[in-house]
Amino acid sequence: MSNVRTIASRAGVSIATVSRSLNNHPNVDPATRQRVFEAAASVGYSKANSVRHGVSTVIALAYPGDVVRADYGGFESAMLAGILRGVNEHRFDVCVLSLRRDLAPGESYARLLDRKKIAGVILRVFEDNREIAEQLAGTGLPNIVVADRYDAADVNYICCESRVDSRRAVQHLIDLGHRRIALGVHAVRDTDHMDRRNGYEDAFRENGLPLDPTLMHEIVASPEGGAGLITRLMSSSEPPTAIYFTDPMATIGGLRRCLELGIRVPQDLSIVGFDDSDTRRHTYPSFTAVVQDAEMLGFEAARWLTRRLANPGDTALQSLQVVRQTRLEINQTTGRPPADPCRVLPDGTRVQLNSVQVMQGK
Amino acid sequence: MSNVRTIASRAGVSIATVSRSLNNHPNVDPATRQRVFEAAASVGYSKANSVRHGVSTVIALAYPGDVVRADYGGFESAMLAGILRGVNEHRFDVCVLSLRRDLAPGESYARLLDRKKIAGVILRVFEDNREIAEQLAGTGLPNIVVADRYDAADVNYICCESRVDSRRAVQHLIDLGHRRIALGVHAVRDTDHMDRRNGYEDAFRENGLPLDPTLMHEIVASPEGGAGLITRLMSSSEPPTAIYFTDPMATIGGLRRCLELGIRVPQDLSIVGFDDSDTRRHTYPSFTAVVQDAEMLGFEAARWLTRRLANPGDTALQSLQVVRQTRLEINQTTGRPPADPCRVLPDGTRVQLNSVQVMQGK
DNA sequence: CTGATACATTGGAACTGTTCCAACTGTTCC
DNA sequence: GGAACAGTTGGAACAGTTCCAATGTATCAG
Repeated sequence: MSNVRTIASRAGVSIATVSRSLNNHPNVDPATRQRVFEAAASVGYSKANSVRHGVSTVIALAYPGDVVRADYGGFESAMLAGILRGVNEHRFDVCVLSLRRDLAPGESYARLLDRKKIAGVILRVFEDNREIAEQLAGTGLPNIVVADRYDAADVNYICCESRVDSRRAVQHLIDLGHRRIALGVHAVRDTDHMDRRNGYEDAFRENGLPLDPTLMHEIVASPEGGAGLITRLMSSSEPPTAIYFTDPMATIGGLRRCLELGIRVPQDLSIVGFDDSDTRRHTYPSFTAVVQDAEMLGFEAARWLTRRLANPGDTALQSLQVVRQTRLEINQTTGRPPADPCRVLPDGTRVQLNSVQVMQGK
Repeated sequence: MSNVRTIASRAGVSIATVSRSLNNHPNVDPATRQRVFEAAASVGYSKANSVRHGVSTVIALAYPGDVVRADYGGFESAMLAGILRGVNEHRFDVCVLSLRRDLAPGESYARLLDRKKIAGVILRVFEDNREIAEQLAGTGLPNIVVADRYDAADVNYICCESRVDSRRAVQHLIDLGHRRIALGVHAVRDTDHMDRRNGYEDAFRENGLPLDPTLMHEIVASPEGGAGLITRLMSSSEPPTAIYFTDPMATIGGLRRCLELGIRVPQDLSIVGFDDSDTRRHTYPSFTAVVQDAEMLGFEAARWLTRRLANPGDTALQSLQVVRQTRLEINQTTGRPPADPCRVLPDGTRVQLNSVQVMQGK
């Protein structure tokens, strides 16, 4: 089998140098380290699986760069809760890692994770880090991407498809009579972003309605982003009668701004939001939402990964590519468009659109 | 030094048996395992610090039983974000553990953590698990409790004191003219619970006001708990004019129920809530709150623990007992008591208290 | 009661990865 | 030119895990 002695003879160095190289110690010549890395890769060496040294029962939740900042929307914490539940079956532990922080020069991600004795990894990647998943896919380290999807056949993933329900959400608004329907889409270029934008456009296309670029806005996925868009759109000369926010926090901020400005929801403006957990039930009114179950995504990813690690021979567990569906939940923020649409200025002043009548807001 | 050979000769068994015992393998006689545990304890054995086998750079965030369920209030996820930031200085990793899940019969918590090669631990304990912290304090395993405090001198902790600000919050209500001030306190018997209850009682005592048991309620720390208390109190024959919720989620639920029932906040009812992160700014209106910075608690705990591990000789880092203060933030949910107090029935019907006049809610 | 069988428990030995320490190399400085 | 030094490397010692064979114990059929 492959061990440090094998690698040493292949690379033409001592076992001490192999150990130092693999553990990222100082005082190893970079060229030597490179030779060791190559020798280790050529024999498929894995420390975490080293039989004689305690097989690792730790999986990682790995973020490319800085680990989760404040997680207002609750996606990360709901997913983590799911992961922690999913590892119980085979009693694995979960380690939260930042890949970029500890990557040594010339080191591959697989080697970094092996150095930390991680048996498998749940990857949380973003638009500019998709190559991490593709790089790991080629190695022997079991891994799965959560909440993103890939065309490559060798990348494992579990995600939610939100295009269909985004289309349904907008169709729901069209059915209620809305025509001026705005989009507030989060400005992260991932599959989620594209799904929701595409779903919005699908609904317009299917109903023969023209897309209006002045109604489609990229915003920061935060309460401030949602609030800002409400203020901007509702004070414009031709405000929308409905809006679809593709992010929970933007939805909360938008709804809150409506209450501040005296915009009645849904009498003056209908809102469809997005939810990763239970946020929609904590606002007043409860918001109609496209709902994604982040806890389930984490749970299924962790259960598959740990089952695969516990049953290395089971071919049925070799790969996983799962696309779950979101669901559309109709709550209290969607209704018929107003008979007498109005603008609402940033100070709360209502401007009737079909007359010169002006009255003080709320 | 202490190693498996030392333990083996002390316990009168082979090194193989020592290894099996310490790693919780099956097929070891319980009595033998017990002898090994005792021998290991008597020589102060630690695998995580075993020099010849790679010093561990993993700390654990340990929960006594099931790890965090859904973390709506955001305390756990804010704290975790702080921990992940706090370990960066010395490049430690964080593993999330459930202590009870993996504890073998007869095994101590220190041994369990050592078996998992955990160098230090941040403990999240609850009312019925305080003995875990006390047990760990006596061992060589560096540890710190977050968000709870102890009289014992050998327990490290970092927490927030909320009694003073709870008193201030109620004083703020009294200053505004309120006298019938209700308390909705979460039903977990920890120091937080006692702090907030005591602060409430302090304010009453200092102002010579009698405590009214019918206004003091233990509730579940959830939106439903808060909503239920609003419904119950506001429909009673003598409703309060203000209420202090000691938990973020109860506050959100209570505020939401007020909007549902047409209870105007703060015109009909003043609300002081509690916040662990930024929740108070996401509701409408923003709620006045006693604020605790969970992210900071996690950050400081992790930074101290990893500094201590990185500098074993530094006596200044040997122990830490820190009590931070919450702060009182006045926002939009507190005002003068209503001139014409009213009851609001569960269906939203308003009942004027000083007359027989009845009108439909909202 | 006896022998066969299965099972649990244990120790010796082999094995794996890490680190200490000494040696070697090339460079700098006097 | 030689001493001092830093960087790099290998041999050997070491620590912890597991394989495998041996031993002890319980069960059960005859």
